[in-house]
Amino acid sequence: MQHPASPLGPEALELVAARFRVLGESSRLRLLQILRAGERNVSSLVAASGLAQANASRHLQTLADAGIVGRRRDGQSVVYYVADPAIFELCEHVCGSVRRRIDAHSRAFAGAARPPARASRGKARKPAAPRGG
Amino acid sequence: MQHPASPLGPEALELVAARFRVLGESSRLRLLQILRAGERNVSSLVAASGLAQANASRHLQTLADAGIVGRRRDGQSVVYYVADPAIFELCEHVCGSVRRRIDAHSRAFAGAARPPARASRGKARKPAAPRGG
DNA sequence: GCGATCTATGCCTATACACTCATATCTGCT
DNA sequence: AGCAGATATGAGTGTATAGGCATAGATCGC
Repeated sequence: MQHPASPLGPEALELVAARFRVLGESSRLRLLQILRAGERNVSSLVAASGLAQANASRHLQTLADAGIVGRRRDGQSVVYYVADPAIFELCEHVCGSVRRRIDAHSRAFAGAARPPARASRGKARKPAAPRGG
Repeated sequence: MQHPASPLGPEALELVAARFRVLGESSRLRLLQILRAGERNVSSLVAASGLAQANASRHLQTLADAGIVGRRRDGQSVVYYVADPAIFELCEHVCGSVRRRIDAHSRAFAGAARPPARASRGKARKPAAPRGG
């Protein structure tokens, strides 16, 4: 990832992977989506996201540790805000890929009952496909 | 993620998150990095990546399910290739974020012994900081 | 068909982590 | 200080999945 001329070393790759993992959780994406419209304190985020307070707090911690959001005290509350807006470009990029992919599937089976991919977290691997007859 | 006007629903967010998760594994990034230089069969990928054959096969499966790589039989071998080159833009984008972040840390503590962030997979949370003293 | 080679997969263990509850910490108010 | 509201965190549970081993499945050459 980078110019073909200078491939990243294992450590750098792990850092990149770690950043992807931070975004690989819909709850965190949801929080980011909410924060995109403007900064908010935790209670407000909890209300808007439907997450439990403890859970939201941890996700916000993760996002903050990654430098994606920032925090600021405001009296009793803590206000979170997007610190790295470049994240949204990333998300839109991925959105595009996902859309393209879904589109391809739609074209292939117009509405057939088939899971889109195995990459989701569900444990739906392959049921038990006996390939050879 | 997307125009502020039309936020993604929970299901769409999960799809996006799933795609991020696929990239959130350094082994898979490594495979992609290798494939970037050109298509390769599994044995070659195994040799180049240092992964175990079974492991590499699974990662390739995951990448293929996500539509990021494609496969093609070539005699006894199976050749994998990058099917969605847009992935590399993504990776470079993230690379940039990571670099900026590391840079910020470097500026803050010029070489101090401190983990960069908690977003990595290590279980290094906070050692045991007694806050109120 | 039989063996050799390449790839995929079933099973297992270990680990990461999301989520919950209960509680600690922090801040402001009286 | 004592109380209340807001946020963070310790501990426990459940689940997803990476990685390893053994082996099944596929393909080629004989």
